[in-house]
Amino acid sequence: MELRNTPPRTSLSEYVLAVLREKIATGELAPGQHLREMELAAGLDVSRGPVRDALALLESEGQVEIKRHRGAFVSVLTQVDVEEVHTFRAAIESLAAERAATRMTPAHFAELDRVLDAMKETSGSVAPQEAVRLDLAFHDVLYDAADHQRLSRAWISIRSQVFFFLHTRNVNFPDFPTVGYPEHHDLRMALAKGDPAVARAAAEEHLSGAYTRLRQLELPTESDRPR
Amino acid sequence: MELRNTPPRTSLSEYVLAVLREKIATGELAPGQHLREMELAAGLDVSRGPVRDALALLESEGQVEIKRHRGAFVSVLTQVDVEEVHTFRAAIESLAAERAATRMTPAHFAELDRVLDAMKETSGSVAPQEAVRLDLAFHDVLYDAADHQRLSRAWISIRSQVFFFLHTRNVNFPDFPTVGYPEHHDLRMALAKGDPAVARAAAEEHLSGAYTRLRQLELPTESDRPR
DNA sequence: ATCCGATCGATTGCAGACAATCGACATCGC
DNA sequence: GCGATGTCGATTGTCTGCAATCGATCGGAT
Repeated sequence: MELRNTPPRTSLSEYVLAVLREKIATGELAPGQHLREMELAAGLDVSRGPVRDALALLESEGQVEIKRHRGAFVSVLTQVDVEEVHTFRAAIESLAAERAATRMTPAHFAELDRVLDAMKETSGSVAPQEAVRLDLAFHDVLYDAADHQRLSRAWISIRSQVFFFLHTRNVNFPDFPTVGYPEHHDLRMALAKGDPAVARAAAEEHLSGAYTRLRQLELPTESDRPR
Repeated sequence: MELRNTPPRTSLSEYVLAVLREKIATGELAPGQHLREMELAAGLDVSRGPVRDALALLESEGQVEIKRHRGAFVSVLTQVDVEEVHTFRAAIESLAAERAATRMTPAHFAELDRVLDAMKETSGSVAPQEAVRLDLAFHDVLYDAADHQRLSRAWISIRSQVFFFLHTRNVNFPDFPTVGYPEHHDLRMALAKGDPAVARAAAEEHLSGAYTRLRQLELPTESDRPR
């Protein structure tokens, strides 16, 4: 029962949402775990209201499953989910790349290059978390440049799951830092051409590579899903 | 303060959500209108809680905009939104068609044909609402056959807006009933071929036609958006 | 007359209490 | 022994009250 050091410039719901997203993405809240509203509320020193709001949003993103009168459970992600997330992401990110190709501003390119430099420097030795953060930061810029609210929303809705998959993979196969830079660099150069078709193709290529690596993961099968 | 005739077999939140979706889609709640929690709660004879839940979800779908301490406002859809919804829908529905091509069951085809028959029969004279309902019902089957949770969620998140656009257009240009049947019939035949590439192409063709018709709509411009 | 600031009302954000519902366990009947 | 059934505890669904915050309005100064 201590004061939060961050005076809520933002609503408590968003605060709770951010914390839960983080804890689920890093696995601190394990898949299948039962999330009790009162426990969470007590732990974060808020009431159940904001916690409920956050959980409801997480459910709409598929991060948790809410069963009536039973509570929220962290979604158990299976090989099927890897495939779903990948195909879905390919669909929306192709479009994002297409649009970004003709909408990228100098500021966007500067930000991309900043991220790329960081990838290059940390190549070889970097905490998995940080590598994933850079990866996602790159794609965040892409969606921002696409200037498409619904696309951005869709990206946000799978972003944490992409984080989870990449993170899990990097922990098990720490080769990402070496392949991360060149692949993203290629995509950046394609975007610079300003041709939607070229950008789309590059995005599809990039995601295809990422998916190939992700398939190495050993995840629960569909039958392990809690009923 | 009278009893609801529907005993809540489902949670009140979902009940409120369904009602609000309907009222927004049909325009009973006008774009830009200020939605006060207490008013809605009183009107639906529930407390503010479920109303809050429903509004939060609608915001995540872009149906309403929530401003801190000011309340929820029905989103003002502009020409930009027509374009966003169209491009987004094209992205996800192409994927849905691709997947459905190899996953359609006899039951799915039967359902499609049922909808198509209804379209054929009502051709020429039918209430705009009903025409749109059939249109969406057709695509609902498509997403169901695609068997992809995240795709379905994405579809649901823009479904009401598609409804709104189609409905508005049909009221102004009542030619849909005549073009609706053949276009959907084409798509159905393409799906029957069982080839993902063919199905994707047909879906893109279909959506392209729909977008062309939608562009005739006169909608508010971006500058009319409430600040 | 216009611009700026303080006050006020309206509305939401959050908290806590009560009631409905679900699953688990024990008990009963076969 | 096994299955069905009733009861109970735990947890969420819903409701109401209070306080924080925002925008509007009014008043004053320039």
